[in-house]
Formats: sequence, structure tokens, C-alpha cells
Amino acid sequence: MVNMSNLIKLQRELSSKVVLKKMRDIPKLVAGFDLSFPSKGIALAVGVVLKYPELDLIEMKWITSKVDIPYIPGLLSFREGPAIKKVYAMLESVPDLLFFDGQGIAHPRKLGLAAHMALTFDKPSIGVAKSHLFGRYKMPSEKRGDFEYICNGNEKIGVVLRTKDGIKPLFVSPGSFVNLSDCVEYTLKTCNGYKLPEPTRLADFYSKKLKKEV
DNA sequence: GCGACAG
DNA sequence: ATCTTGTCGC
Repeated sequence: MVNMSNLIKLQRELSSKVVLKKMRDIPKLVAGFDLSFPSKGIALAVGVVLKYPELDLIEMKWITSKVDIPYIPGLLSFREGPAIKKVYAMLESVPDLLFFDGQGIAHPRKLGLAAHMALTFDKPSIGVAKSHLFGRYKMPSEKRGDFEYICNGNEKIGVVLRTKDGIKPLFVSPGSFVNLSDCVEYTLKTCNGYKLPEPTRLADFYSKKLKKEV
């Protein structure tokens, strides 16, 4: 049983702690996280760490965990957050930038999964979602690198970014401790010929692969 | 009331 | 996310 109003109240309090600013240093290590669900009520979380800008995989950890909260649009971090915290704790290396499958501040209360996790780990993060949740936008041109802003009124809260020619664009937004230009720059620089940034693409690959073996 | 709705 | 075969396009 979930008390939605309490979770929403918590999001409003936490979102005030989000800070948008340019990253001070170029990251040396970037991480990506993703989940799969082997069976109802069980989540399999994967965390990967890659060297930047080489994008060589240097570490991969995974864990299974019970999930109590169902998927509710706007409350994704409460469902996936617990499992992500467990894999994050298993990492031996210390990443400088985190990528998540979901929104950053392009969220009704400015606290999508990436924003929530950035505050939880006190680490810069970028939210890379495959579909839209919140904010108005126009479709960017078909060319890789082109983007349009996602807006909430006059505020720019993210970008719809084309990471591959003619392929459906990604909805990218800041978690915390990064700004919009960091999001565009690091998302494009970690996309190696594929639509998704390597961190989340590899985490997604392993979570689906392990799901079949567990 | 109606439409939208990350994974 | 997950359930699932073939199929259209570069």
C-alpha cells in the first residue's frame, strides 16, 4: 500500500535541494544504472562504471531486491531507488557522473529519478528517458546532435536530443550538480554509434542478460 | 470531466 | 517494465 501524498510531499521538500550548475571538472569515470524485473515483486539492478572519455567498461555489479511500490508515473524513484542504492553501494570505483533511465528535473515536482538519485549520492547526474513525462517541447530535426528545449512555462528544464540520425530522440534533463549544456555534451559524448549513452546501454544490456540467467 | 502518464 | 514473431528499412 502506498501513501502517494506523503511521497509527493517528500519530493517537494527534496526538489528544493537540486542545484543546477556546470560541472567543475571533466569526469574520469561515468556510471550507468538500469533495472529489469525477473518476476513480479523482484527487481534486478545493474550498475556499470566506464572510463571517460574512452568509455571502456571497468566494472559491473548487480543485485536482486524486493520491490514494494508499483509503478506510478511521477513516483518512479521510490520504486527503483532502493535497488539502485544497493548496487551503488557495491561499486568499488567512485564515478564522477551518473546516468539514469528516466527524467531528471523534467518532472512535475522537479524530482525525477536522476534528480532524486543525485541528491541521494551527492553526485552529478543526468536523466536520459526514452519517452516524455513532463514539459512542452517541439521535435528536433532528424540530425544527430540537434535538440529542442523542454519547457515548463519560460523555464528550460531539459532537452529533446537526437543522438542518432533519424532515430527517435531522447528526453534528457539534469539530475543535480550539472546544467543543461553538460547534459547535451556528456550525453552526446557517451553515445558511441548507438541511440543510448554507453553507461545506460550497457546497464540495460546486462540487466536483461542476467534476468534470463537468474 | 478529459487527456497525459519516466520505467 | 513485460508479454512476443515477423518484418520493414538501411
